Amino acid sequence: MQKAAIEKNNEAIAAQLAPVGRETVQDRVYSELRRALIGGLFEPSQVLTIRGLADALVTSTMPVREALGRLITEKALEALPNRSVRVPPITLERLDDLLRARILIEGEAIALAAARMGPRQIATIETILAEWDEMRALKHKKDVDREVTLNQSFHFEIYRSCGSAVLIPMIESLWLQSGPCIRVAIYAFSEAGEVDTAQYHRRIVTALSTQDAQAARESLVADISRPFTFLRSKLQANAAKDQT
Amino acid sequence: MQKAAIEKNNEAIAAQLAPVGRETVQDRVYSELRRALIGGLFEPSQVLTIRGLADALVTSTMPVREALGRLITEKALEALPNRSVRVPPITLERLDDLLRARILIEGEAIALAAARMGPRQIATIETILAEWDEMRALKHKKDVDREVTLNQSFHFEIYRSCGSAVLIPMIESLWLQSGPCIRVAIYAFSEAGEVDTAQYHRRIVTALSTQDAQAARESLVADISRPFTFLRSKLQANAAKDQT
DNA sequence: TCAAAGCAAGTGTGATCACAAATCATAATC
DNA sequence: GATTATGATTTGTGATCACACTTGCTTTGA
Repeated sequence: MQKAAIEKNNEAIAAQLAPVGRETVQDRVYSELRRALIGGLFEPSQVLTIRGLADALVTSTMPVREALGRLITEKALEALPNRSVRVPPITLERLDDLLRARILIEGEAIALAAARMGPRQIATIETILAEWDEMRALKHKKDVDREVTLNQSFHFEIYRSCGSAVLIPMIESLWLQSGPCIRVAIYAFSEAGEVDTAQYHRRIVTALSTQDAQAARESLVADISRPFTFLRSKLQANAAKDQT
Repeated sequence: MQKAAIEKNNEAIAAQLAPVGRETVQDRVYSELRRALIGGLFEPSQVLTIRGLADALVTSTMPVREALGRLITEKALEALPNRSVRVPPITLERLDDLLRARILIEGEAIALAAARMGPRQIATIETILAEWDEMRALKHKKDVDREVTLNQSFHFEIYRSCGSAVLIPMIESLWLQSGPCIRVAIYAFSEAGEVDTAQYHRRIVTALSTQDAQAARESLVADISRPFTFLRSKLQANAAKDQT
């Protein structure tokens, strides 16, 4: 009876090997659409068709329709009464609504994270900050995609530290919903001669490294409010112009 | 050219007729599963199969699998690495996590609602309260299903008044996630000689009718915390018993 | 000339089939 | 007699098809 020995051997093997996992086509479609949505690759009010996306992603309609259904339930997309689906349009009310929810939930998440982030996590977000600075140093080529990605990594590295399996998916849903709006804001920033976004992130980092939950929350609120208030004023200006 | 007359006639018809709308099988399956989940008809850790549900609901597998996918993305169900799906098990961490999120978000929603509920809405929730009392009056037959439904109506009538299209779906997701737990708690209440649940609701109503947002929030927190803390202590007792 | 009817292409939804992976029960082996 | 191997059944996944509804365009009739 060498059961114990075999068991131990198996454990040794398990320690060496990473679980391979399986990724369905539907999962890939879903992640791809998510990425596009958060990155703002789709415009607000744009309608999406199952077959069109299936062609673009080179699969059949089946994985696409299931991914679309999932995105609709998280309000990342909108099902019209005609049964067609579109990315939700931007309205003033929706903008305010989203910002309020984000302040509430992401604020809570960062306050929780402030007490739980160790030097390891702090180092990680500092690395992301450094990458950001590096990118800005050679500013001749402004890479909006990379900017969005880094911003996302920075925030979610923090949120992951909050230790709440319930809050994080909600934050993801909020990002999904505000993604299309934010992209518009970022472009507007670019052409309006943007101020230094990184300074907000630096303030967050210093607050977190001193475990100052209150300061972290306030810095975060300032950070995420900026594009919303910017977009808000721009929207109001457009509305006023349309009325004339 | 009788265009104006025709137009007017069409408007008259439209005023009489209600839009019929269309409901897909998938939608019905989804609502049905939602109802079952919130009502706690499924036990925590129970695994669900597509074909099994399709048979139970007398449809094909197609609408069921899409509905399951949607429920998985809102964390109402859990996809195991084996690709089977189950209703998430109860753990202490998850319980605390859910309660914290519910206090945060539902608290905010009721605070917003406090400023926005008119006499009309107040009357509606008072009606629900009256129904509750009436049900308790003939207490020989305790109808847990009806209790759950009334509780849900009471809370969501309030949340609907908060005027946030972003917060409400999040609250629904939270109810979906805590539904299976709550049912366990309600059964436990029943057999432990429950205290009057309605008193918490009465306090909420009085706070709302005086537009006292702070009091409303506190009463709500007390209301939703009760089953969680109860279940929490019960779970800890079980864990201690299992360890011996 | 213009509006309304009719036709055609496109789209979502549900059913069915094929296939691969997982699970379970039975049999074979040490 | 316990453990491993093998086979059958079940299950999820993706593809394809049929049907109904929508949409946009063309044609027809006044």
